[in-house]
Amino acid sequence: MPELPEVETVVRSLAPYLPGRRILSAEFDSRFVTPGNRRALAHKLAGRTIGSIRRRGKFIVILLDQGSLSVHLGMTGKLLLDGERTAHTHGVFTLDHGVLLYDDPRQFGRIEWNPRRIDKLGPEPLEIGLDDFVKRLRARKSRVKALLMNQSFLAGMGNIYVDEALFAAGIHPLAMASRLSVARAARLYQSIRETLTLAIEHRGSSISDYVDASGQRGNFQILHRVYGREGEACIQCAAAIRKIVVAQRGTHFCPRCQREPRR
DNA sequence: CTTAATGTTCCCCA
DNA sequence: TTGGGGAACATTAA
Repeated sequence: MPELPEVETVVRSLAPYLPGRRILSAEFDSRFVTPGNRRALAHKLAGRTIGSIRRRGKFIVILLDQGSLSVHLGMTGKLLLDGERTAHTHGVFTLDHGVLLYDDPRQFGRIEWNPRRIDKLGPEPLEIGLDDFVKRLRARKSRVKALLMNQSFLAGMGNIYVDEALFAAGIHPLAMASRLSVARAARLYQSIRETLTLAIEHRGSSISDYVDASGQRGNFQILHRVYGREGEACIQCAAAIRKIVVAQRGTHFCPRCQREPRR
Protein backbone atom coordinates (compact mmCIF):
# COMPACT_ATOMS: atom_id res chain seq x y z
CA MET A 1 0.00 0.00 0.00
CA PRO A 2 2.61 2.49 0.79
CA GLU A 3 4.76 4.67 -1.38
CA LEU A 4 6.01 8.10 -0.48
CA PRO A 5 2.60 9.88 -0.59
CA GLU A 6 0.89 7.21 1.51
CA VAL A 7 3.69 7.09 4.08
CA GLU A 8 3.74 10.87 4.23
CA THR A 9 -0.01 10.88 4.84
CA VAL A 10 0.31 8.31 7.63
CA VAL A 11 3.04 10.38 9.27
CA ARG A 12 0.99 13.57 9.03
CA SER A 13 -2.03 11.80 10.51
CA LEU A 14 0.06 10.66 13.49
CA ALA A 15 2.11 13.82 14.03
CA PRO A 16 -0.58 15.65 16.06
CA TYR A 17 -0.86 12.76 18.54
CA LEU A 18 2.41 10.92 19.04
CA PRO A 19 5.01 13.47 20.18
CA GLY A 20 5.09 13.53 23.96
CA ARG A 21 3.28 10.20 24.30
CA ARG A 22 4.85 7.57 26.52
CA ILE A 23 4.98 3.93 25.42
CA LEU A 24 3.75 1.95 28.43
CA SER A 25 4.30 -1.42 26.75
CA ALA A 26 4.66 -3.09 23.36
CA GLU A 27 3.85 -6.55 22.01
CA PHE A 28 4.92 -8.25 18.79
CA ASP A 29 3.95 -11.67 17.44
CA SER A 30 5.44 -11.94 13.94
CA ARG A 31 8.89 -13.32 13.22
CA PHE A 32 8.69 -11.63 9.81
CA VAL A 33 7.60 -8.11 10.79
CA THR A 34 9.87 -8.08 13.84
CA PRO A 35 12.82 -10.37 13.06
CA GLY A 36 15.12 -11.17 15.93
CA ASN A 37 14.27 -10.99 19.60
CA ARG A 38 10.73 -9.64 19.84
CA ARG A 39 10.65 -9.58 23.63
CA ALA A 40 13.90 -7.65 23.72
CA LEU A 41 12.44 -5.10 21.33
CA ALA A 42 9.33 -4.74 23.45
CA HIS A 43 11.51 -4.33 26.53
CA LYS A 44 13.55 -1.55 24.89
CA LEU A 45 10.36 0.30 23.96
CA ALA A 46 8.63 0.07 27.33
CA GLY A 47 8.87 3.37 29.17
CA ARG A 48 10.20 5.36 26.20
CA THR A 49 8.79 8.77 25.37
CA ILE A 50 8.12 9.70 21.75
CA GLY A 51 9.96 12.81 20.60
CA SER A 52 8.96 13.14 16.96
CA ILE A 53 7.75 11.26 13.92
CA ARG A 54 8.94 11.80 10.37
CA ARG A 55 9.23 10.10 6.99
CA ARG A 56 12.41 9.07 5.14
CA GLY A 57 11.72 7.41 1.79
CA LYS A 58 9.05 4.83 2.58
CA PHE A 59 10.16 4.53 6.21
CA ILE A 60 8.34 5.99 9.18
CA VAL A 61 10.91 7.06 11.76
CA ILE A 62 9.85 7.59 15.36
CA LEU A 63 12.50 9.28 17.49
CA LEU A 64 12.40 8.32 21.17
CA ASP A 65 14.05 9.81 24.24
CA GLN A 66 16.50 6.91 23.84
CA GLY A 67 16.97 5.35 20.41
CA SER A 68 14.58 5.29 17.51
CA LEU A 69 12.04 3.02 15.90
CA SER A 70 11.40 2.59 12.21
CA VAL A 71 8.29 1.18 10.58
CA HIS A 72 8.20 0.10 6.95
CA LEU A 73 4.69 -0.76 5.81
CA GLY A 74 5.79 -3.22 3.13
CA MET A 75 2.89 -3.97 0.82
CA THR A 76 -0.10 -4.20 3.16
CA GLY A 77 1.03 -2.64 6.45
CA LYS A 78 -1.10 -0.17 8.39
CA LEU A 79 -0.44 1.92 11.48
CA LEU A 80 -3.72 2.57 13.20
CA LEU A 81 -4.39 4.87 16.13
CA ASP A 82 -7.05 3.42 18.43
CA GLY A 83 -8.07 0.94 15.74
CA GLU A 84 -9.53 -2.52 16.17
CA ARG A 85 -7.27 -5.52 16.52
CA THR A 86 -7.60 -8.15 13.81
CA ALA A 87 -6.08 -11.52 12.96
CA HIS A 88 -3.35 -9.54 11.18
CA THR A 89 -2.40 -7.25 14.04
CA HIS A 90 1.31 -7.98 14.62
CA GLY A 91 2.30 -5.03 16.76
CA VAL A 92 0.59 -3.31 19.68
CA PHE A 93 1.96 -0.14 21.28
CA THR A 94 0.07 0.74 24.42
CA LEU A 95 0.51 4.45 25.04
CA ASP A 96 -0.29 6.62 28.05
CA HIS A 97 -3.18 7.88 25.95
CA GLY A 98 -4.48 5.50 23.29
CA VAL A 99 -3.11 2.48 21.45
CA LEU A 100 -1.12 2.31 18.23
CA LEU A 101 -1.60 -0.90 16.22
CA TYR A 102 0.48 -2.37 13.42
CA ASP A 103 -1.67 -4.43 11.05
CA ASP A 104 -0.16 -6.30 8.10
CA PRO A 105 -1.75 -9.33 6.35
CA ARG A 106 1.20 -10.14 4.09
CA GLN A 107 3.81 -9.29 6.72
CA PHE A 108 6.20 -7.74 4.22
CA GLY A 109 6.54 -4.72 6.52
CA ARG A 110 9.21 -4.34 9.20
CA ILE A 111 9.40 -2.77 12.65
CA GLU A 112 13.02 -2.21 13.61
CA TRP A 113 15.09 -0.63 16.38
CA ASN A 114 17.76 1.90 15.32
CA PRO A 115 17.47 0.87 11.64
CA ARG A 116 20.55 0.95 9.47
CA ARG A 117 18.75 0.29 6.20
CA ILE A 118 17.80 3.96 6.15
CA ASP A 119 21.43 4.99 5.76
CA LYS A 120 21.50 3.39 2.32
CA LEU A 121 18.59 5.37 0.92
CA GLY A 122 19.07 7.76 -1.97
CA PRO A 123 17.92 11.39 -1.86
CA GLU A 124 14.35 12.47 -1.32
CA PRO A 125 12.62 13.19 -4.66
CA LEU A 126 11.05 16.36 -3.24
CA GLU A 127 14.36 17.64 -1.87
CA ILE A 128 16.99 16.81 -4.48
CA GLY A 129 17.85 19.68 -6.85
CA LEU A 130 17.28 19.58 -10.60
CA ASP A 131 20.93 19.55 -11.64
CA ASP A 132 21.84 16.86 -9.15
CA PHE A 133 18.93 14.67 -10.28
CA VAL A 134 19.74 15.04 -13.98
CA LYS A 135 23.39 14.25 -13.39
CA ARG A 136 22.64 11.17 -11.28
CA LEU A 137 20.00 9.90 -13.69
CA ARG A 138 22.12 10.16 -16.81
CA ALA A 139 25.06 8.46 -15.09
CA ARG A 140 23.13 5.18 -14.84
CA LYS A 141 22.90 2.44 -17.43
CA SER A 142 19.54 1.10 -16.39
CA ARG A 143 15.95 1.07 -17.54
CA VAL A 144 14.41 4.25 -16.16
CA LYS A 145 11.53 2.37 -14.53
CA ALA A 146 13.87 0.04 -12.64
CA LEU A 147 16.11 2.94 -11.65
CA LEU A 148 13.30 5.06 -10.20
CA MET A 149 12.15 2.04 -8.16
CA ASN A 150 15.67 1.61 -6.77
CA GLN A 151 15.56 3.10 -3.26
CA SER A 152 19.30 3.74 -3.18
CA PHE A 153 18.94 5.92 -6.28
CA LEU A 154 15.86 7.83 -5.13
CA ALA A 155 13.92 7.14 -1.92
CA GLY A 156 10.16 6.79 -1.87
CA MET A 157 8.98 6.03 -5.39
CA GLY A 158 7.17 2.74 -5.97
CA ASN A 159 5.28 0.98 -8.73
CA ILE A 160 2.29 3.33 -8.90
CA TYR A 161 4.10 6.65 -8.83
CA VAL A 162 6.89 5.61 -11.18
CA ASP A 163 4.29 4.65 -13.80
CA GLU A 164 2.37 7.88 -13.24
CA ALA A 165 5.48 10.08 -13.33
CA LEU A 166 6.82 8.43 -16.49
CA PHE A 167 3.49 9.01 -18.20
CA ALA A 168 3.48 12.65 -17.12
CA ALA A 169 6.98 13.01 -18.55
CA GLY A 170 6.17 11.15 -21.77
CA ILE A 171 9.00 8.68 -21.18
CA HIS A 172 8.79 4.95 -21.96
CA PRO A 173 9.47 2.75 -18.90
CA LEU A 174 12.11 0.79 -20.82
CA ALA A 175 14.07 3.89 -21.86
CA MET A 176 17.73 3.80 -20.82
CA ALA A 177 18.39 6.44 -18.18
CA SER A 178 21.83 7.23 -19.61
CA ARG A 179 20.31 7.99 -23.02
CA LEU A 180 17.74 10.56 -21.86
CA SER A 181 18.46 14.08 -23.04
CA VAL A 182 18.99 16.74 -20.40
CA ALA A 183 15.65 18.26 -21.39
CA ARG A 184 13.80 14.96 -20.99
CA ALA A 185 15.53 14.24 -17.70
CA ALA A 186 14.50 17.69 -16.48
CA ARG A 187 10.93 17.03 -17.54
CA LEU A 188 10.99 13.77 -15.59
CA TYR A 189 12.25 15.64 -12.52
CA GLN A 190 9.32 18.05 -12.70
CA SER A 191 6.85 15.22 -13.38
CA ILE A 192 8.03 13.33 -10.31
CA ARG A 193 7.66 16.42 -8.13
CA GLU A 194 4.22 17.27 -9.47
CA THR A 195 2.92 13.71 -9.27
CA LEU A 196 4.09 13.18 -5.69
CA THR A 197 2.95 16.61 -4.53
CA LEU A 198 -0.51 16.15 -6.00
CA ALA A 199 -0.76 12.63 -4.56
CA ILE A 200 0.11 13.93 -1.09
CA GLU A 201 -2.54 16.64 -1.44
CA HIS A 202 -5.05 13.86 -2.19
CA ARG A 203 -3.84 11.83 0.80
CA GLY A 204 -2.34 9.02 -1.27
CA SER A 205 -3.86 6.20 -3.34
CA SER A 206 -6.22 3.60 -1.89
CA ILE A 207 -6.08 0.77 -4.42
CA SER A 208 -7.19 -2.05 -2.18
CA ASP A 209 -6.94 -1.30 1.50
CA TYR A 210 -4.60 1.61 2.18
CA VAL A 211 -5.77 3.91 4.98
CA ASP A 212 -3.99 6.46 7.15
CA ALA A 213 -3.61 6.16 10.92
CA SER A 214 -7.19 7.30 11.51
CA GLY A 215 -8.59 4.78 9.03
CA GLN A 216 -9.24 7.34 6.29
CA ARG A 217 -8.75 6.30 2.66
CA GLY A 218 -6.80 8.30 0.09
CA ASN A 219 -8.31 9.73 -3.07
CA PHE A 220 -5.50 9.91 -5.58
CA GLN A 221 -6.41 6.59 -7.24
CA ILE A 222 -9.22 8.28 -9.13
CA LEU A 223 -6.61 10.55 -10.71
CA HIS A 224 -4.35 7.74 -11.90
CA ARG A 225 -3.74 8.18 -15.61
CA VAL A 226 -2.08 4.85 -16.43
CA TYR A 227 -1.75 2.69 -13.30
CA GLY A 228 -4.51 0.08 -13.26
CA ARG A 229 -5.94 1.35 -16.56
CA GLU A 230 -4.79 -1.40 -18.95
CA GLY A 231 -6.91 -1.40 -22.10
CA GLU A 232 -8.62 1.89 -21.24
CA ALA A 233 -8.24 5.00 -23.35
CA CYS A 234 -5.30 7.32 -22.72
CA ILE A 235 -6.62 10.59 -21.33
CA GLN A 236 -4.30 12.48 -23.68
CA CYS A 237 -4.51 10.61 -26.99
CA ALA A 238 -7.18 7.90 -26.54
CA ALA A 239 -4.78 5.08 -27.42
CA ALA A 240 -5.26 1.92 -25.33
CA ILE A 241 -3.09 1.87 -22.21
CA ARG A 242 -0.72 -1.07 -22.30
CA LYS A 243 0.60 -3.24 -19.48
CA ILE A 244 3.93 -5.03 -19.61
CA VAL A 245 6.28 -6.47 -16.99
CA VAL A 246 9.42 -4.52 -16.11
CA ALA A 247 11.66 -5.45 -13.20
CA GLN A 248 9.05 -8.06 -12.25
CA ARG A 249 6.36 -5.41 -11.75
CA GLY A 250 3.22 -4.68 -13.71
CA THR A 251 4.04 -1.58 -15.74
CA HIS A 252 1.42 0.65 -17.32
CA PHE A 253 2.04 3.17 -20.08
CA CYS A 254 0.58 4.80 -23.18
CA PRO A 255 2.28 3.39 -26.30
CA ARG A 256 1.64 6.65 -28.16
CA CYS A 257 2.51 9.27 -25.53
CA GLN A 258 5.50 7.25 -24.27
CA ARG A 259 7.34 6.14 -27.37
CA GLU A 260 9.31 2.90 -27.41
CA PRO A 261 13.01 3.65 -27.16
CA ARG A 262 14.95 2.63 -30.28
CA ARG A 263 17.75 0.18 -29.60
C1' DC B 1 -6.61 -23.61 -9.50
C1' DT B 2 -3.86 -19.83 -11.12
C1' DT B 3 -2.38 -15.19 -11.07
C1' DA B 4 -1.34 -10.74 -9.42
C1' DA B 5 -1.02 -7.35 -5.73
C1' DT B 6 1.21 -0.19 -3.27
C1' DG B 7 7.99 -4.03 -1.49
C1' DT B 8 12.62 -5.66 -0.44
C1' DT B 9 16.45 -8.84 -0.41
C1' DC B 10 19.31 -12.41 -1.89
C1' DC B 11 21.49 -15.31 -5.28
C1' DC B 12 23.28 -16.25 -9.89
C1' DC B 13 25.02 -14.62 -14.14
C1' DA B 14 26.88 -11.37 -17.65
C1' DT C 1 31.12 -2.59 -9.69
C1' DT C 2 26.78 -2.51 -12.11
C1' DG C 3 22.61 -4.33 -13.69
C1' DG C 4 19.16 -7.96 -15.15
C1' DG C 5 16.35 -11.95 -13.98
C1' DG C 6 14.28 -15.04 -10.88
C1' DA C 7 12.90 -16.71 -6.41
C1' DA C 8 11.43 -16.00 -1.86
C1' DC C 9 8.77 -14.02 1.94
C1' DA C 10 2.74 -14.52 3.48
C1' DT C 11 -2.03 -13.54 2.43
C1' DT C 12 -6.05 -12.43 -0.12
C1' DA C 13 -8.99 -11.53 -3.95
C1' DA C 14 -10.35 -12.03 -8.55
